[in-house]
Amino acid sequence: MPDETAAQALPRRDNRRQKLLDAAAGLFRRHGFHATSMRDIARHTGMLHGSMYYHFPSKEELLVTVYEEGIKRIAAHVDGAVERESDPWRRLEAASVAHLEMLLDHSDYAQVVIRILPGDAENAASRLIALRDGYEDRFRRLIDDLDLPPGADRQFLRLFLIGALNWSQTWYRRDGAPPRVIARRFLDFLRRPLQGEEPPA
Amino acid sequence: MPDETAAQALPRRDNRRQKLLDAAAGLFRRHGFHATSMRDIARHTGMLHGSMYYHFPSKEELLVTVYEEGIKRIAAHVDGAVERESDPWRRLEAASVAHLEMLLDHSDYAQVVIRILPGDAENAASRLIALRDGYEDRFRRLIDDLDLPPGADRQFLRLFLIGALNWSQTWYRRDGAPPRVIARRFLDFLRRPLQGEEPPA
DNA sequence: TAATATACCAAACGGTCGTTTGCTCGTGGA
DNA sequence: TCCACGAGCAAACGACCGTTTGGTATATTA
Repeated sequence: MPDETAAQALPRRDNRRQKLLDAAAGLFRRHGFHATSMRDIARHTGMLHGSMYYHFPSKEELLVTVYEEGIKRIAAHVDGAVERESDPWRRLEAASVAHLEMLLDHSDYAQVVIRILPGDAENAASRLIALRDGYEDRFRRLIDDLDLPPGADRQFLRLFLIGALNWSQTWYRRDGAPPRVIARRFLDFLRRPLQGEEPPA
Repeated sequence: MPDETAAQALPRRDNRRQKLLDAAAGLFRRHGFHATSMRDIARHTGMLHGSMYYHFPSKEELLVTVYEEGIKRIAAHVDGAVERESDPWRRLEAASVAHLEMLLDHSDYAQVVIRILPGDAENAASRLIALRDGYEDRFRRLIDDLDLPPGADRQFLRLFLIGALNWSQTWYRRDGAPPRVIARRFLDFLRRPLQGEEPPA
């Protein structure tokens, strides 16, 4: 592990920490945490497995780092998309589209956040939960800004929408509807009444 | 393994096959497939781990049996609930409530169906997927019976609803809203418009 | 009651797991 | 130019993994 007490301790340019993280993210998302061994990750990195312990003290800490990076990347993409809109519903839609894009297409790191249950890493579970909660606060705020009928349950609306979005990872196919379309369809269900009269013009 | 070729081969009354399945269901749902070892399951059954191979030829086949039982139990509960209603929306609501009850409260077997990804058991994945698809056909039919505005996408409606319901396993707490309430709230979002005018009286 | 299959025990199999340790080499800063 | 340290190699650790095998007591059936 890099020594933080020494006067200077700059990382070298040729180190494979990033490659290692990329390999871990890819394998964790494809096979899950327990079905991925440190040896698998090392092989995909081009390292011997013992060497990874120079960069991370344990498999769980490696997961935490991947998870943090995943959260960072989703958040950045979502925040960027939201900023470009001003209407509350369009902001929520932009967030949903961006969320789905990361989750389904763009990033192994992001997919790890959804695929791996915090409980899989016993000693880091609370940290993973806190990371996810922190991220999801964005949706809470976006939904707070919505102009809803009195009595509408905003908490359940958030759980409903995020749940449907996240679960799409289990049925999404690259040759089907793209993330953008999925997210918009989902939001349309919320905006427009399905029961009763005519659809709005 | 029981010999199927012999003239008669009835199971004995004192065998622990059912106890074994119960233990497996409980551990699979709590820790996942790969984090649960055959030795864990044996210990919770009161058996030596080698003995389980009399009942099941492999860990994956054990999972398949638990999974099948889970599907059976959810389906039975849902079908029973749907039968008691005639209005299409109320039938869908009854199905959603029953689905959630099994998934969140009633049955380890049912929870395994949602918690375990088919890909976790490589050699049985296609069978697990087929089981899940067969079950979800119920929702497709229930949604087909709905009287919806023209152009409403029924496939996405199903994915939206089932996704939100299934994902609730990740945030559900026993001291929060019960499954019945959750399912009804979710359906209300679909029936009532959130954008625009007043809520219906 | 004798025969037979059931349901399990006891022990071992080869392999893989996450992790640790001692060592080495090349690089970048002084 | 020297040297400290970043970065990784090579090998081993004990523990645990899923599975197999040979044997056996017990319940059921004939």
